[in-house]
Amino acid sequence: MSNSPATIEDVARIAEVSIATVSRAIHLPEKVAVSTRLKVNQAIAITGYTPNAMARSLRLGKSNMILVVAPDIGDPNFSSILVGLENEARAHGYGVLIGHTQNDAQRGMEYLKFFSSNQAAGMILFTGILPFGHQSMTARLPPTVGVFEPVFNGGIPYVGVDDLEGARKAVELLIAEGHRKIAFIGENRSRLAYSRRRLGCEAGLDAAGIPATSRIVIDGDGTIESGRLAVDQLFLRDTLPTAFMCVNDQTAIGVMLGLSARGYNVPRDFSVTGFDDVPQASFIQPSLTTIRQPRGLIGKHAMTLLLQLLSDTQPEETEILLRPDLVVRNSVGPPPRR
Amino acid sequence: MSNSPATIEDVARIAEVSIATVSRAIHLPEKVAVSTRLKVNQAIAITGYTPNAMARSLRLGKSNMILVVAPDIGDPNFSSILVGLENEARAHGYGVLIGHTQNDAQRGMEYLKFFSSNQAAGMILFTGILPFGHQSMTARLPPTVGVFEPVFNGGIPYVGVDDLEGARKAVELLIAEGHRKIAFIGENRSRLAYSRRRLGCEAGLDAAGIPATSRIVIDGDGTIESGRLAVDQLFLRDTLPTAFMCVNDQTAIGVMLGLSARGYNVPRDFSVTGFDDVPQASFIQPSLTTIRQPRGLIGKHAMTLLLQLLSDTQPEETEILLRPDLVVRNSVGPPPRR
DNA sequence: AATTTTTATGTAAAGGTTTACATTCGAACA
DNA sequence: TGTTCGAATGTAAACCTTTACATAAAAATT
Repeated sequence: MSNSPATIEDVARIAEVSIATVSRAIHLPEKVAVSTRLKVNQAIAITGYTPNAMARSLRLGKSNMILVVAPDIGDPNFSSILVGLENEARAHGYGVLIGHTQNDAQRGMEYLKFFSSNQAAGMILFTGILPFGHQSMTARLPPTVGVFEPVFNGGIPYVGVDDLEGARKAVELLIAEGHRKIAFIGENRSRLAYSRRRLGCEAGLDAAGIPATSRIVIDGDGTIESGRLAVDQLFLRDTLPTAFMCVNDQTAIGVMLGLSARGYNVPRDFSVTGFDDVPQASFIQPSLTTIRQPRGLIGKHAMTLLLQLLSDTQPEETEILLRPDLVVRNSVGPPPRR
Repeated sequence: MSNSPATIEDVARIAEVSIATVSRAIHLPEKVAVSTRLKVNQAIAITGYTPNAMARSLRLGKSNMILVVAPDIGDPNFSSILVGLENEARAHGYGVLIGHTQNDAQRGMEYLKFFSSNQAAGMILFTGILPFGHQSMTARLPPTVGVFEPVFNGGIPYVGVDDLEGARKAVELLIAEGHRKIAFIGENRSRLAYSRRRLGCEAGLDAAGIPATSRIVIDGDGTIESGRLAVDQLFLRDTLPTAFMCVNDQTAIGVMLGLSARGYNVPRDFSVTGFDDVPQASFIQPSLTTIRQPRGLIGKHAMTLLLQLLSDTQPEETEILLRPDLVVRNSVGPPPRR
């Protein structure tokens, strides 16, 4: 055994064939005689040969790696979507790499180079915005699928949950419990998913005939902190809601912490709903009533879509919306009698 | 602008020099005449040329990518360590890729191929065990540094927190509050970090002269569920502890949920400490007294160590232990008078 | 038996770099 | 003026694959 990794040439020498035959024995086994195939396989076993992926993609002009670009690896939604992506990619002979951008356009640009070097064949975007600053590069965008959050620049296929329907389910629960004064926490115009949730909320309120005058909307950015802040902001007003419909679970957790800090009890004094069903949602006290994202499925579908794109099959759908489910826990009750 | 990415040849043609000169203008600018350098730079700007990383590492026999291997991307400790790793790598011209193994040896093996193909130069292991099943490959292990948890196979440099000292600080706080009957939750022989924390706990109890007879140890695997289970297990015994020293924050959260489910109040009825200071620790009610991991620093030091390994500098240290800090919050109080 | 078809294998080029070595040219030296 | 030296640049090989094309051998056809 030499110290540097075995090449196809080492295999060829031991198997006493040409390197072309070795390559064929690997990639088109039916084109090579059974006896030769055997010799080659033995030689491969002896040398411990694994093809050099770089030389391969240099020659082929493409790789079998998919880059998953995430601004924040710590997002509690990320890991289980990733698992869905990975399983599907694997089943089709692709590997998955993760690029972490920390919302830094510079860093995003670096990952873009992956595609001109064929280090990656396609990209999954776990973020509502393109990770590279200038649009100028957009023309040369590699095959891309957005996931979890619709991508702002139009035209990029997207797989996620039906935000409208999910939000509607949440607000309908609150209405059914008797709430009439419902605050929507986490409005954000630069996040398409959040806008849609807002719309779903409005639709539910409209359908119940709840007048626009009794609606409250507070801005936010989806962080725990923004939920806390929203509570502070609301307590400066003259009228308080009886329920908080939050744009995501993080915000809802912030709201509950804010209420708890003020000495209120959820769900006795106020009801709270979230969106996403992150792992924390079931652990926090009280456990959070929320809308479940089918994260594994989202990953699976997104990868399927991307692989279609890669094989030049024009996919029929450009946006796949999965069904969100309401998860009833303990953060919602009837409004207090005042 | 052509549709396929510009190569060094395109640049050479426009600058009216040879490709060798272009390459030198990029990598050894002082070896090329100022006027030529200028022409080359212009040509690069015109074509938008970026070197093909695959061809480059094929030729050089090495890449400037570091692979970070993690069994579980969702680990709340992971993302901030990663940021430390990334920043340091970046400052030295290296990029970072993340490989997700899901504790699957097969998958780990796949990432191992990265090194024989020079797709990555070195590896950071965010796990106490080598990600590949058989030891047979160990001989050819790429430059590797373990992080957060010591690697089981000896000889792999490691950067983490001083578990012994951290555990000792936690147990000393409990003792200072008056606790004498302290249970250690999460003993686990296959996790080196956990074993060390256990030892630190023992050391603290020994130093305080607390007899071995009043010590309780419960096994666990560091999950929330294992914390819950430990509580159930303890309540079957005849004597209960007054304090739970948990091997990590997840376990501590599980313990608090278990106690809360039984109607007990923390810290009035029982005290609880964690280890790691994950983000959740400050949000849970009551907020968790724990030991802080300097995660950013750990990442930074680990990458420094790896880069030393890569430049053939034999690093002096093979294990860097950082100082853990006690973070006092609300989950610890004096034991109840019975 | 001579010809054609099929099957199995080999030869060599290409993909985009880097770099040892060769070449050219002007400056400095005798 | 002829020689030597150094600087700047160019030529071509190497890194490891895959694959079009060529060749050789075997099988099928006449």
